[in-house]
Amino acid sequence: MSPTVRPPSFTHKHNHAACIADAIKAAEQCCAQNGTRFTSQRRRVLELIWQSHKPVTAYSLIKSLRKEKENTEPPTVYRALEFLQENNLVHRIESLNAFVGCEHPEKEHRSQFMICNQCDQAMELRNSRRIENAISTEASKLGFAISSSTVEITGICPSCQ
Amino acid sequence: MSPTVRPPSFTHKHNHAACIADAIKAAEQCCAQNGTRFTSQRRRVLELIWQSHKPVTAYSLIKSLRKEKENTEPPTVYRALEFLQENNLVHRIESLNAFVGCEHPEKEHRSQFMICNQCDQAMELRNSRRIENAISTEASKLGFAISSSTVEITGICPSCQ
DNA sequence: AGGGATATGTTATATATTAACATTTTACCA
DNA sequence: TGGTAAAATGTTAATATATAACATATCCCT
Ligand SMILES: [Zn+2]
Ligand SMILES: [Zn+2]
Ligand SMILES: [Zn+2]
Ligand SMILES: [Zn+2]
Repeated sequence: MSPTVRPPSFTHKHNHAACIADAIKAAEQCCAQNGTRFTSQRRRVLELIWQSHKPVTAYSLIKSLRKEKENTEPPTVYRALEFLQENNLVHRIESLNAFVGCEHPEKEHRSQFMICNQCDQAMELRNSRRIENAISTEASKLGFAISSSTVEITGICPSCQ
Repeated sequence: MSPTVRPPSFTHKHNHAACIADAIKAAEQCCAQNGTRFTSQRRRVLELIWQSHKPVTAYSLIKSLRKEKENTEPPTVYRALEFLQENNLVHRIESLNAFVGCEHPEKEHRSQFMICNQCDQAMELRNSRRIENAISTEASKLGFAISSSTVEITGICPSCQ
């Protein structure tokens, strides 16, 4: 069964509770399939990341967690983030030193982001073969063998214009 | 007069002294044209960045400068880097928190980098209209107004294969 | 239940960046 | 040519981001 079709994340008014619920359910499924453990800490960090579509820094996660449990130290969050990244559940936004939930975590994939300077939301492109092909073509012209890519576009999103 | 045609920077053996000399000369011209001051500190930082095609961190620059002058503090380097960035003489590699000399500083431009995991060199693509067009097309399809872009590809460069 | 692998706790440190204010140097003009 | 405002640099301190190293707890399998 394919996931519910939902408006793109830049649509400011949408049923965001459904975004969160879907993300958590998808994470459970991914981890079950990968044979990795979706512990309560990892779940909590993922939930916090999904509170919005704005990338959040590791330290803002630490602050949030400290409201629930004092003495939350950096490694707690960084380990959870490492796990979530390895399991394709979150992406790191390099230009912000921040993290955002993956909007289609079904399998490993390259990602491209559009990040709004106004509302701070990051939208992950779905199936942007156009950009991936352009990069692949350019790389093969040069004889460069790609292993990963970072594509982060900033500007103003449609809802903010 | 157009600049000398030189092998791409990933070619491991090339006359790198010429890279440095060209970069400094271009910087002088850019600053003269912009009416900005290419002071000795800024020149020294740019020279250090151009010691190789590997992006260098701010702290490695501080360490280098301290060999020449003790008490070199972070703001010294960060200010020079800020100036060099504003004048399109260096680029920041977001995924590395590091800086690399711009290979075609003639005018403001978007940049795309291929970064080798083996030799650590970063090559700036010249005139990659293909990638820029793909990004522009994708953005306009979504109604997103671009203000800047970060494209950083990692992998293995031709010389390292 | 035993024992290795995995996850978490804890302390400390490394790395990266910026704020704020003091002093010096430069460019420009009266 | 001296005066002066802007720009650049010096200096101290704080903040932000990330990892190392080792201890303890928990889980999974037999
Ligand atoms: Zn949502
Ligand atoms: Zn927006
Ligand atoms: Zn060179
Ligand atoms: Zn290489």
